[in-house]
Amino acid sequence: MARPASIHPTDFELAVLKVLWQDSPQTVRSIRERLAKNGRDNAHTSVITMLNIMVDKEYLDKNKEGKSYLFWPIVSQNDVLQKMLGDMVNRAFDGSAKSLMLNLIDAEDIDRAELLELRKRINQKMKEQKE
Amino acid sequence: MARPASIHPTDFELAVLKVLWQDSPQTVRSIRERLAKNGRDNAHTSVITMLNIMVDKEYLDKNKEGKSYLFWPIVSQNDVLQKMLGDMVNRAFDGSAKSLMLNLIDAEDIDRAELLELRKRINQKMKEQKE
DNA sequence: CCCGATGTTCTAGTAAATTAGAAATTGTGC
DNA sequence: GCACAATTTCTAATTTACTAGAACATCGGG
Repeated sequence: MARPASIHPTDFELAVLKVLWQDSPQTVRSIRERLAKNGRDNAHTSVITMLNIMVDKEYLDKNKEGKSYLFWPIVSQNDVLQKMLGDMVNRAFDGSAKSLMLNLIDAEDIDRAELLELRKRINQKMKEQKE
Repeated sequence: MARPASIHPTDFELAVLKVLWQDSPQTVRSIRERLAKNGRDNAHTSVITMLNIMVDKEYLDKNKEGKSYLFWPIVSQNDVLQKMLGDMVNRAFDGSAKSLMLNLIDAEDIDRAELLELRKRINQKMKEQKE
């Protein structure tokens, strides 16, 4: 019993993944620096610990290069975000992607160009459904 | 240091809130029954513990009625979902509600009627922006 | 008035998530 | 080959989230 492990990357893990999706493989040192730039200023050893946990969870893989390790993601950004979103739709919006989006359209700042892009994609999807 | 408290309702807390948003106030007994129907079959005392934690966190309030307590939410469904979404947009999609939605349109099943509704709301929002 | 059913409070334990120091390891320049 | 600088491993502590039993309180009926 007790709290079950999260089925998604945690906050910290997502922050690491974002760094590595942008550029990989990277050393601990370099990952740490980038995390610091994003406001996560951890000790070197803390970062190593987290990275190794992420290797265990099969979010990352690593390989020794000289005396240090290089890390890279083995999950795609798209897969992870899609799963996080799908889970959110189910948990918070009872499975309705539509109601999540309506909520978002109302609440968030979205400029004209972006709205046009969204509309375009919706039209496209409607076309696909006809076939 | 160590893990910070979640800024949003946890999974369990959201499940409780959903029960109470649907109908409130409710007794522990009745909340417990509804949670069980949703696949969360906890001991009566576990439910009480969680409810009291949620009162501490100011998600709920309670009042004694006879020998038992009645609980009800003091946060609105809209506020909570909006905040959860906003946080997701920031954490996972670098602040772009658009890219979250594009992702969703591609990945999730959305039927024709829903797509029409979304398009309508987008048009409406574009109109508002002009003014 | 006391017994039983129902309800709450108190206490406590576990696993996940996060943090990081001390100790051990290892490559490199001299 | 040895100092030393960089790096990793090992260990452990802390907080949140979750779970629930044992003990205590309380209301209604006989």
